[in-house]
Amino acid sequence: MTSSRRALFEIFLNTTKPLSVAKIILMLNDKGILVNKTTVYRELDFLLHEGVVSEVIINSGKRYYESTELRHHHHLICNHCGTIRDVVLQNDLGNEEIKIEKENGFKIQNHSLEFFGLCINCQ
Amino acid sequence: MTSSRRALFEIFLNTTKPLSVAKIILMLNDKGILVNKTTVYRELDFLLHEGVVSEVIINSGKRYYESTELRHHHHLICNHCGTIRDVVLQNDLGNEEIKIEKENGFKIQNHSLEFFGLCINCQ
DNA sequence: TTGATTGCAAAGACTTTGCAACCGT
DNA sequence: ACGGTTGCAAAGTCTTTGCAATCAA
Repeated sequence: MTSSRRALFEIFLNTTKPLSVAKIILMLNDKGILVNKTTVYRELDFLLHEGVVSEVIINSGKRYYESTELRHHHHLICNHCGTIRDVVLQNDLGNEEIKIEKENGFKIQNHSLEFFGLCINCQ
Repeated sequence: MTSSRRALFEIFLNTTKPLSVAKIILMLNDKGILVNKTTVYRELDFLLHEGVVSEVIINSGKRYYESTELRHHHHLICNHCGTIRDVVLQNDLGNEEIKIEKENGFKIQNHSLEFFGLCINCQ
């Protein structure tokens, strides 16, 4: 457990927003921790495999990371200012998934759902 | 309307699967049309803005393109072999979207939903 | 001491851009 | 002839890899 790993952990514990690699590096720098981007990529790999963080890929294929500790949720992404906000579905596609599994013989392991549109400030 | 554009149109008319740029180039080559990848990127840009195709971004940020003529649908993506299959939801999140708009003051314009898991062959 | 972790530089995959040549109308 | 379209090479962005140096336990 090195200092960068500890710091990364902390960041994910205290942030609910999906973070890009560039943003993570900035946040580490703000904490006085100077890390190479390679290290961040490797740490993220590690945390992904450990199941500590999950990858979210939004519009145009940009990758973001967020803690898996967060309640299962989806994202509202503003097409204008790019802000990402969490949203929790009442009935999280459970019924749909059962139906899909039956009808397609496909075993669903997870899903990704994002809503795009205009946030309250950009409408 | 040049021959490459015509050929690209045809490809999207006759394919229901999301296609990667590399795959599109191969398909064009099979038709005897040799195009530079730059041209394909530019044509896709054009078709995106015309609303003829839409971009789908799946696992790991890879970009795929498909005709917008297809009925609104989502994708089943096999975590093992990578195969992508279309799926249509009975009630396409309409109710959820209304609820989200009310509760968050967010104006939804579109959404993207993919299910990841194991296809019938890979289970 | 030992294996895991790090930085750096280089390589890779994919996408975009500048520019001169080319094509369709 | 004209504007849009093309190919090529180069540049850009983001991510991964090899290797030697370093660190934590």
